[in-house]
Amino acid sequence: MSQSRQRKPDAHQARRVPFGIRRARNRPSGRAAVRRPSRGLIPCGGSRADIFSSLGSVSGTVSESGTMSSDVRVRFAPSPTGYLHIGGARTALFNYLFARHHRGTFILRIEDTDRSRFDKGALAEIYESLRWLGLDWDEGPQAGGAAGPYVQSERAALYREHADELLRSGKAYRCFCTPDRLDRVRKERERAKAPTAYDRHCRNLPGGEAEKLLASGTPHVIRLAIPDGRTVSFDDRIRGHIEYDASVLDDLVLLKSDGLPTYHLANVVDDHHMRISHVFRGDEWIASTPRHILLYEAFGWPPPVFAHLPVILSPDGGKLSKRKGAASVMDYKRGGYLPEALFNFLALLGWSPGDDREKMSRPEMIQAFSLEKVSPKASVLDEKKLAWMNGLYLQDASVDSLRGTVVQWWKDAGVVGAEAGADDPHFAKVISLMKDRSKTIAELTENAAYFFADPAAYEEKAARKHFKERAPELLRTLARALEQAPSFDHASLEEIYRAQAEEAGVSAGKLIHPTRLAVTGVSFGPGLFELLEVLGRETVVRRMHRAAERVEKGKSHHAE
RNA sequence: GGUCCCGUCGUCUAGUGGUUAGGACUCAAGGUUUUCAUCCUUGCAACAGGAGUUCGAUUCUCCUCGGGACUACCA
Repeated sequence: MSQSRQRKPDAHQARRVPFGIRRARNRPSGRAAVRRPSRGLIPCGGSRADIFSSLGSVSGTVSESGTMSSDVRVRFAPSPTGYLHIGGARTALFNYLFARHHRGTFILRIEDTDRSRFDKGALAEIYESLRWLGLDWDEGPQAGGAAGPYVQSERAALYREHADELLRSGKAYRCFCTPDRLDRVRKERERAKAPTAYDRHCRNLPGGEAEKLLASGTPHVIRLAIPDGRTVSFDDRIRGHIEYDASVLDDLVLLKSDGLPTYHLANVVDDHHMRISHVFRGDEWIASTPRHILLYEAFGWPPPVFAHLPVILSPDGGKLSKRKGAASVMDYKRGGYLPEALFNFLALLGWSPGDDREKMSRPEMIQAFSLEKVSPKASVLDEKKLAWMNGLYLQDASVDSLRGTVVQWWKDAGVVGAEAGADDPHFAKVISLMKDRSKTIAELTENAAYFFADPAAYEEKAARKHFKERAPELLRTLARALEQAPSFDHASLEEIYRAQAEEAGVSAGKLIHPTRLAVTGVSFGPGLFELLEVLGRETVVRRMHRAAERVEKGKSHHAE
């Protein structure tokens, strides 16, 4: 019995291993463990990497107090074809956490080799999203760095050189097949229910034919010649050993006929030259990884460590899409979530610190982050839980840190004028009153409307309960008392109400509820006396008289 | 069709051969509060199925089922 109680701390201790060592997942690999010194994971060599040699090789293990930087270099490599998807953001986040944990380098690289799908707005949104989440990159566009440029369209010559190199060594070949023929072959294979891989038609063109076609300017691509009779395997850091039979791999296109590289070539070349040590990317890349490994082999480069992250699903189990609600980082910003909360929530989607902690500061997450605790399983984004966590952050946030954002929301909602200043002390009071009882800034904005405009209607159910026929008289009596109150702070107001209640021989609630409804139109909200104080005497008295009139005119049961 | 990945409460997860399978969100009930929210207490709720290995499987192996990815001169 005591045995099992003691297991937990022990297990926890055992998890604190240097980053370069991990146990294997329980995949059908027959391998007991994947243990490699960190240094072996770092791609090195290759002429272009020489400029980095001054960095030398330092230990990848970071001591708790150490400030030593490591050889860990990771990158987030989005394609600027659309908004930054929340799943992509999570991938970026894990890269970031890993880099910071190991005091390594977090790189941003833009993969814009598909000219037809390039979208300038998308690129701007990616930067904005990353910055908003606080995922600052050490190298990349807008940040610079020795391995630049970090935009692939600016590196076209480099890819061509490397494609040529492979051509010369016979590891790649020119393919003159027309899209038409490719299509035809594929369809035939589909019909025959055979693998749809490219049939390698151009791999062994009869002598001289390739040269002839080339000389005549026939459009062509460059394909990697996948070797026969091989198995290709790699040890995915979160999935364990994965093995492919090379015969199922097709001769992938390296260089397109427009002279630009495909993802595969650009990715491998850049990861090598940028000395990327660990590649964390979405799991849709798993099937391409063996081809990438073969490409590294063809170049004679050691591959980086791979870890494929699971996807984030919508509550219905499908892909998260705009159609179903929020899918991009900016959607969540527009939804009124705090970046710190989203960061925390996203970190916990697919990763856990191994204990029960949920709300964690960024340094805590960085400290605790480890690949071993990353789950291979796709996860569903539960907005209810996100809202809960956001509420926690809203409570803990200072009014000062919130006021800029919140006041902007109010302006956008039209509840305050565009000329309003965020430093208005009145705004600060409203925020401090409302932030603890709101889950999002959107909700805070909605619930704070009565601070800026008299209620247009009274909550029906509450009106039936609190606006009985004696209400007008009651409200006017209270209004008079408030008019004469020597001071309009919440403590004095409470005294007045308690005294009035005692005088009338009723519970304070009998006065409080009608007052709240009269001044806000709703039956819930902050403590009444703090509320009245912030609203101010004039507003309160006016609204109470107004409510009294409305009750008399029988308009009180207008639904809101 | 082929190849690969994944499978613990509704959801996020802990768990690495022996646990009353733990926590969190949601939901429900109660308590605190002038209301709401917070907070506190309690409750509902899971190892996809089947074989095998083992004294013993949530945990290891295999199969089935279910979900997903890839199978572009897109990433």
